[in-house]
Amino acid sequence: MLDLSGPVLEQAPRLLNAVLRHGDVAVRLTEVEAYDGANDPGSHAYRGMTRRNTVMFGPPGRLYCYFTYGMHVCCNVVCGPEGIASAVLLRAGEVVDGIEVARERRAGASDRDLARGPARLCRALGIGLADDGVDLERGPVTLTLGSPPDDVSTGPRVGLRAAAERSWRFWITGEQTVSSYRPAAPLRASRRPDLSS
DNA sequence: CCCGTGATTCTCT
DNA sequence: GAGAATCACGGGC
Repeated sequence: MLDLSGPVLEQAPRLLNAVLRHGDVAVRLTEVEAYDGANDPGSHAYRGMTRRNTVMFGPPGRLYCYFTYGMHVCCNVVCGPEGIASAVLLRAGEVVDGIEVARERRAGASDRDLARGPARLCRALGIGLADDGVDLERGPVTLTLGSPPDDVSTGPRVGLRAAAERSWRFWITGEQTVSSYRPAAPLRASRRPDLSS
């Protein structure tokens, strides 16, 4: 029984070493990031429910998938009590089964890079927008929790402007498959004139 | 370093 | 409704 109904900051590290499977390909998760719905300016759910983020407001244990930058799909596991809209972004992992299929999907990538990065992870697993809302106990995408890692590191989330000070990124210390840290791009000059000075 | 790429959302009519 | 900014990224140089 997959119970992820506790506070998201407690659930996120529990997902390390968990195995996400879709068909023949399975990935052991090595890096995740927490997003805390109502209290978190970095969360897709911060401004309330929209068509995109509806799944976040539903029960825990479902997959929330979204499309970004015109070409990438990323996925999260919904955590916390229903209605709180918290989720954990799956940032990276190690392919532990179906590596031949994963290599085809990620042609040109080294084995280490197959699922190193949130969009790469979805690509390697063949996860798309059609999988938004999937119940991870029923499939077709499934999640199986693993044994807690020996050592967990934490740090700032990657690529966010909002709430960059929160250390809500968790990874298994020393893992080669953890994605490289990249701070958010600086805000471009506003189109509106600044009248304050 | 730079930039493709297009859905989503915000803001103003 | 239209126009604009944004974006939880990745690949190429």
